[in-house]
Amino acid sequence: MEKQMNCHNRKTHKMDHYLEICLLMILIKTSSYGYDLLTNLSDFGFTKDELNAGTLYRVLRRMEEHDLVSSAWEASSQGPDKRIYEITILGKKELNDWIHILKERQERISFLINCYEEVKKQ
Amino acid sequence: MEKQMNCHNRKTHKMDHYLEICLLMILIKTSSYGYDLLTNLSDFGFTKDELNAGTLYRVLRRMEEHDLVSSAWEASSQGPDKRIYEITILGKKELNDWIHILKERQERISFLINCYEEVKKQ
DNA sequence: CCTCGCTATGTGCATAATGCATATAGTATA
DNA sequence: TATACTATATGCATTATGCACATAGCGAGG
Repeated sequence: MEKQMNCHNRKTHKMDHYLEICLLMILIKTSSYGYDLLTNLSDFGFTKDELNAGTLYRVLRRMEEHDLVSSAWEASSQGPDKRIYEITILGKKELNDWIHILKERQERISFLINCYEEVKKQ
Repeated sequence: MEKQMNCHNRKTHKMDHYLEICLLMILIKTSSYGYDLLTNLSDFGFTKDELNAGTLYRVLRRMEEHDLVSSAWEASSQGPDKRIYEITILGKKELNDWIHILKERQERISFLINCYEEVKKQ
């Protein structure tokens, strides 16, 4: 019973660095901050329960460590200050590299799906 | 320098449970064993350095724990015995579920790539 | 004034998937 | 008897991610 539940939960949309890639994609268009990015991510298929604020903030910090983004505090008249993230040159290069990986992922997935359709025919 | 190297290495094709899905796909066609599956996986885009035998065997055992496959030893006249894996009913159901996830992954990837092309235009 | 809710960022701990190195062992062949 | 190939497996570390919780500013309403 419990095993079944776990089995079901294990089927996620998880793809290596997917969140990071989405963030780079948003940030290449415009600079933004964590709390705002949380809402923008729904465009990329993130449901509310799929997205965790803690994870998001940690991913952003990791990206900054790797010099993919840079951040600066922005004072706010109403509410707490915001850490604004801006994509770097390296970040743009990184996104470009990821796009190539994504295209290969896409081919692999297509191959799998076609394979499955073939099997189903018989 | 070292950081750069890590950065580059992090860009993998890794997708959650991709190996498991490929194995289910092979095994739904025909039963097989670890060492043989190692070679068959090249069809699914696994390069030699991308595929690790230890990982493969461990994934197979995990799949058996979850009742997605069942195994039986087959004596060999030449070379060591083989553990033959066969897909189960639950395994077939699992593969079917994964296919749905893959289709959603595909849509998400397409969305990202289109997004990127749009940005590039400007 | 004080609490509640929203905005905003962050940490601690655990788990799950995977990689790398290594161990073990049977068989064939040179 | 040494080497190469077949075949399966474990130990340890790393990495990504999830869940729960902590912190703190600010505004509205009682």
